[in-house]
Amino acid sequence: MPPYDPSAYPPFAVTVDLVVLTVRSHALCALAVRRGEPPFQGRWALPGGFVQPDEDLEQAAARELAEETGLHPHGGLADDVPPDRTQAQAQSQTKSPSQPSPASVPGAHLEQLATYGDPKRDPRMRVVSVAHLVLAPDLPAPRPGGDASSVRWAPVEPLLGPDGPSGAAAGEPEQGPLAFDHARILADGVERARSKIEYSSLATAFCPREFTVGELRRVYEAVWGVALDPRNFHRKVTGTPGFLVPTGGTTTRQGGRPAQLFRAGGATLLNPPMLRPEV
Amino acid sequence: MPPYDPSAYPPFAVTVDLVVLTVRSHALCALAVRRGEPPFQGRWALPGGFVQPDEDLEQAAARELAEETGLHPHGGLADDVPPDRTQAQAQSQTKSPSQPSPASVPGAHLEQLATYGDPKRDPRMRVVSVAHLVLAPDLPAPRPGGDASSVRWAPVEPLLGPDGPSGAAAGEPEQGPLAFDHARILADGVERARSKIEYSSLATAFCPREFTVGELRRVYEAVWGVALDPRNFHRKVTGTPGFLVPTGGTTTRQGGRPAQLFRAGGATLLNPPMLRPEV
DNA sequence: GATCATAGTCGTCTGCCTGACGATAAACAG
DNA sequence: CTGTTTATCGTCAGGCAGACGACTATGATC
Repeated sequence: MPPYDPSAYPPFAVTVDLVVLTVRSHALCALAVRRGEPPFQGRWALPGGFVQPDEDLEQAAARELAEETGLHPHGGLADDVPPDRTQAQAQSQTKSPSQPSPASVPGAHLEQLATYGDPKRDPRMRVVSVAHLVLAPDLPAPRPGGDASSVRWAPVEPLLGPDGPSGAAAGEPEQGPLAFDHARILADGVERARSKIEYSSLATAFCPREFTVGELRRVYEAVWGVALDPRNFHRKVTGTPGFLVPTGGTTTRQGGRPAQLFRAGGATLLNPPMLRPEV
Repeated sequence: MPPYDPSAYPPFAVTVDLVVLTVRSHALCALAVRRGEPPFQGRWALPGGFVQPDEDLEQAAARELAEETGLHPHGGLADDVPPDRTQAQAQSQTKSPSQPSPASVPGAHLEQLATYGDPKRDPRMRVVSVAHLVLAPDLPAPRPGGDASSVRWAPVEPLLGPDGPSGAAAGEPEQGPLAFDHARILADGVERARSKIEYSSLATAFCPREFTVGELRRVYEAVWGVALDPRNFHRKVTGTPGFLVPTGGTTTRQGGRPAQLFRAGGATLLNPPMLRPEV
């Protein structure tokens, strides 16, 4: 480490950007805000903002999340599994609590994603952005808080396409791709989520506190974009110790035969992981 | 994103820290430098330094790596697998090239690990450090380059223990645990490496260009700290398409019967992953 | 109320993969 | 030549996943 003069280090701005994912009506959706000012005025972007001088990166992410969605982080820290395993394979039920520890928003999951620091990623100045990933259950409509002129849940598929968000209702102005390098960040976040639900129990973060096996299956189907066999899925999730705990109740909100209700169990890692079907 | 006054953002210093891992004499070792000045003067630390105003984060990491070890990054970009999968499970042979793309040092692997930004992590000023992970073959002794007063390969086990590095030769002054939050960063890097060799072919980054199945097995054994069955290991790695390509040559450098030499194949993800034995 | 459609849940069967471990092969040291 | 070391091939049993049949319990429809 170079000997350094505290007054001579190159100054950077540090921000947090959020990839907030949820599953609504069978589709994986991300929270997007419309930029009210240049650069990229009028374009959709990921929510985010500056890290304050006295706050940790994760605190900053939680604060921005609260500002955008009204979700308030509170307690309930959970051990994380080491980042970077697009697809890894669970070993034990609980691994060492390493990695920048994730915080817990009521029913949501927050973890650091990656950091983006291309010198030209923001035309105004040198900005290094620490992206965070949030997995949340289907929330009521986001309230445009803070400074975003509008906020929406956008299906990720069109957002990831090279042509920008095309999910706008007819007549709504189309804004082109996401601002800055946010398409890249979103893609990384989505890929992280897709791989992480394979070997962890994180898919439950997309579900309400009590949910059925079928609802959990629909989460997997939406995130992976595939159809899963209900019978094999049922066998798998109910047979993995610690994944689900029955609450005793049943529900019929999905129609058909009443289904058992479950809550997320204590296990964070799924030993034989869920297998994502080929292609 | 808050409307922001470019002259009023909170200023940060941004650094890169490196977790450089290798396998030497059956042990997983990390590169450590001794700090020549306060704070933590005389203590061991991870190599690192400031990101320059015009360079990307990965460039900065590669530059620091070159300064510390003489390894010069050059070409050969490889697709990465999404970070954050302490243990995930490989699906396809090649996934979408997402994530901050890793660069390739001759025979070494570089990827972003995580970012550490606790306001108090550096007593002097607000420093956000983007840690990177490097996996390298057993290198010749590191040459103390740059400004470190000394550099060494330290076995990670003692470094991770709560008592600091105790691998010092008898009589050598003991320096206590790693400086700053580097023990945490190292632990995260080691865990990342341990999990990543499960589902990717990255273990070959610890091997010379040509290696035997036995040498590769010893890498797994050193990184995981377990003994593996040579017969099952051989069946597994030779049976995974794209993992290893025979060069035709053989060697007897390990003693015993001559072993076939292999080079790393094109596959980056191992579909049925290598299984880390229980505990 | 009978019938249909929709979901949920339990089982069976087969193939693949892994862990355990026997056996053989090819070098080197004495 | 014998013992030691490492590599490599084979066998066998158990576990798990994919494919799919069958049955159950609701609400909707006629």
